[in-house]
Amino acid sequence: MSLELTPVQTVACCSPLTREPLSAPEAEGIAPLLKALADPVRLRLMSLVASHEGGEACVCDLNDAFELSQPTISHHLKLLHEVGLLDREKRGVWVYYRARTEALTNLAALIGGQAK
Amino acid sequence: MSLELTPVQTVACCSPLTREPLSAPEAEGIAPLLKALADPVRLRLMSLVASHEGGEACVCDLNDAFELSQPTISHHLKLLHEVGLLDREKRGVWVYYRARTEALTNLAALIGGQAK
DNA sequence: CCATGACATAGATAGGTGTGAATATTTACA
DNA sequence: TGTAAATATTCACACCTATCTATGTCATGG
Repeated sequence: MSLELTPVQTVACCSPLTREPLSAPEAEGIAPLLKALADPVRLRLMSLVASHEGGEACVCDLNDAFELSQPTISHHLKLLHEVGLLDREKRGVWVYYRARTEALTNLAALIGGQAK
Repeated sequence: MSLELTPVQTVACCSPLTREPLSAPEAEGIAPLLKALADPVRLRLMSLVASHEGGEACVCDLNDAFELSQPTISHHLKLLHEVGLLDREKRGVWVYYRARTEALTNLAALIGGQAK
């Protein structure tokens, strides 16, 4: 087991941006999360998965929503999975991605949160 | 007056990510905002400015917080200003940046918001 | 009017990123 | 076993970006 934290694990432990200056290590832990979201395709992917019924969607559904090659979608999904924004589950031939809503909630609290 | 909206103007008009799928134009409007935040230096700059007394800070203060050249900091500040996250005001020789907290609030609502 | 200090801009460069084509892997099923 | 379908991986490439150095602009004080 590694001591490395995924960005999603890092984000939960900081007071909001506007409360006190973010330390350099904190900032470097959080930036990858924002980077993962900071792409139109990945934003839509997150939104598609999160708003999909059951909170999950299979790759086949997602591919159809874009005019991009299947490997490109797969690449973006992998990125979102690696930072901890999407969970992955293989069921038969299909792979289902599920949004980690508590990760989004934590991130939102960090960006716009008022309280400690 | 242009019809182009800054990312900050775009973000205020969408329901949360998890509520319904983001449209492609919406996603392309919002991504630049996240991109602007998705850098450790800019995250710390935003945090420094937002948490500074009076909600503003002059560039001289900010430069000292990093081991980066002054032009590099200036570059990052410009980026944050262009997307609408920072306001800029010149007073004498000094330039003061001020965080647009309502922009952060809107962005947070979009990412982690539960309600419409 | 000139020198100095605060900040911005321009140009250059190394490294990162989004994309597609080709290919591999894995599962289901005949 | 072998074929087809769903998804991932590899490789290559054009474009973007974070940074620095050098230089420019602008306001202040002598």
